[in-house]
Amino acid sequence: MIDDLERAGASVTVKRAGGPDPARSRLTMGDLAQLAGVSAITISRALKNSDLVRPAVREKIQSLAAAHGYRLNTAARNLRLRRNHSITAVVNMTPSADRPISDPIFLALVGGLLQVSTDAGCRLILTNADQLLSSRNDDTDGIIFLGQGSDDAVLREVNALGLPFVVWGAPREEGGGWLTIGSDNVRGGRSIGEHLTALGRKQLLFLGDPAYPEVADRLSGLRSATAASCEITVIACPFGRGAGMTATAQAMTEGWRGDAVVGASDTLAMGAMTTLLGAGLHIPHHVAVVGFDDIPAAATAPVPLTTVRQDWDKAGALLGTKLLQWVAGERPGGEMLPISLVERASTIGMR
Amino acid sequence: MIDDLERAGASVTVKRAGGPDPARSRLTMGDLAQLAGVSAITISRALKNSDLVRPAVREKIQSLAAAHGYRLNTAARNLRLRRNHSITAVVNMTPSADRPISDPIFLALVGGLLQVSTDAGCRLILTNADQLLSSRNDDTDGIIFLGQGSDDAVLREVNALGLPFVVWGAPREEGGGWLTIGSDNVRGGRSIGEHLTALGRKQLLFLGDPAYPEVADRLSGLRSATAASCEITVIACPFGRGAGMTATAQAMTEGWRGDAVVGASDTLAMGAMTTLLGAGLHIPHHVAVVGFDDIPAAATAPVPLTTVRQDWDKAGALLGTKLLQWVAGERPGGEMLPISLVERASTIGMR
DNA sequence: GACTAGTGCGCCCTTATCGTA
DNA sequence: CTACGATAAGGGCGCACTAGT
Repeated sequence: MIDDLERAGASVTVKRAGGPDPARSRLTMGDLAQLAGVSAITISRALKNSDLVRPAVREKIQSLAAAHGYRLNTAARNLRLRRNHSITAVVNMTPSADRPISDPIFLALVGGLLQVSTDAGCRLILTNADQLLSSRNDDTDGIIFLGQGSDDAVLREVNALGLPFVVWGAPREEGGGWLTIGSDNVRGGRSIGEHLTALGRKQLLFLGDPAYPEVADRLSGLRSATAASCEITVIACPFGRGAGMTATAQAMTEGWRGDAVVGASDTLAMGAMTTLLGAGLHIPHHVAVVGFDDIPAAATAPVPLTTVRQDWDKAGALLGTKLLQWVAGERPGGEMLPISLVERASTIGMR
Repeated sequence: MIDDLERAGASVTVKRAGGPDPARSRLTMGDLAQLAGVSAITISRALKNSDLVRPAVREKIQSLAAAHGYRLNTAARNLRLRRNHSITAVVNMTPSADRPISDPIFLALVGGLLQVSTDAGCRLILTNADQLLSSRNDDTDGIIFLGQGSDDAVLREVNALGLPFVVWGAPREEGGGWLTIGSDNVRGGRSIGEHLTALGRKQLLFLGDPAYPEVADRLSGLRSATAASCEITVIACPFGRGAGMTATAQAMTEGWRGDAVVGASDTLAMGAMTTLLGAGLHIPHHVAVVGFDDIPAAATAPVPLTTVRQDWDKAGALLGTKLLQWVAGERPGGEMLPISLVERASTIGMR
């Protein structure tokens, strides 16, 4: 009875009372249901490939939907399911040299992320920490932090949002509440140390700011593999090619005359290379140079750069997978990604 | 009366009939309304700073919302307003050398985009063309295409979605239906030509694939400024440092012995530089080198690179602004961004 | 009675419109 | 007229249920 009244009301109301501009309205499941001669829920199930709909009906509905260019209204689904079907990647976007994640790496990470998030039917939202924290909206299911830098306070604030939260970087002491995934920086530093030791290098210059946990790990790995045999001079400096140039020049001015430079990143190492070559030194005859990351430019540097490769694409995919598991209710553990040393002319070149 | 019945029904129904897991539910406007002793709509208005709510009430509600950590349910608002409050940036994410937009540029563009979209209360979604086209969802208000490459078919497909659509690149013949915004590539090429002509260079090598409209424009600008005075050899090659190295080597093998190389991008020019230096040539004494884009690495190349600067941050902001205007119902026109030549040692170095 | 394919209803949360004190 | 409230969408989907074998 109520049903009848409502139907009558609906058909009488030629001009809808409230609501936004109906001119922009698209095809809905209801429309599609009428066209197909079934109910809306059947459309829903058919488009989801549910077993509850016969294959024949399912196909008919799917082709009908395709023919009419039907697109699912995400807002309605999200509202009903209490999920946003989107995850957020937080990035420090300002183009500064002082950035722990360099550009090609960032793109590869995002590429991997995009792959898994799309496969899971999720959108990938890009933002930075300020925007994320100042938004008063509840529109994401989980957060991924790329390039944590050395700032714990921001991580804690983001964590306070109460969403699944995965950070790319070096794991801190436990208890943060979030999940950390990163490369095995200690092992990376160690393999550099072993390589240089095998080459008989004794006087190392390390470029990078140990305030970043990743950098500290790389340095400690390097130290552990070279303990007795090498002397290591550390110059704390930000990331970037310019910083590598400056730091190397500074070291030389201050009297450093070693036989190897290790950059905490490829950009740092390539900056060092520029300064060394400019000073008339031969690489690797006088000074060997090693980087970290294996960005594309490393292979085509003036002297191809020996460096530590990390599988960024896989890393991005792993970040996404873990976050999505967490969103789905599991509680996955952290993980370290393996690394591998790529030997090039900057350490093993012909003399 | 109906009201009373429903209230009674609600209070009796301890366990709700349908719906998803209620444990995960957050605070809603209704809850907040009860706490504040007003109706939900008043909460809505107060949080929007509407004049329809007294300032005193407004402030009380806002602080209440803040105290309880209330976050607006975006899905519900989007459903009601028939807007997604999100725009999509489409990017070719695969790390290939054959990419018309290099990484730092991409990040700067995205940074500018992020700025304006957030200011407008919009989320920025990142995706690639495949994902965008295969999605059967209707969850974005507009699309921005970064790095169109030479593939018109994809643009037409995206355009067929019927959403506001802005493309970064060189404008094509009219009638596409979408909006194109790009740098003034012709003028950029021309200023390179004028610069090299003033320096007395006569035999130019141009690296880049004219199949890309941007590249074709740069080349035609270069030609127009050097018409009588120069001979230009064109080597069609993809983007990237490696391609620049190979192409230059190829040109020299084939007998090219000119006095200037112009790369369609900085990466191409820097690759050329590597090959030239490796062949024992002096830059710019024997050969001047010019790039395009002014990526950060250009300033710190072995020989700092003369190049054409484009304001990427501003470009991203402009892309976003135009798209948002279109989303809001206006129909803004296309635009060209100004460029400027940055003269460095690769053309005006001491001899 | 057990099973399958499909239906009716209500709810998710916010906001435009109109009504009311 | 000012400040607030009641109502009704907005589109999709989970649950309980029914028609059919």
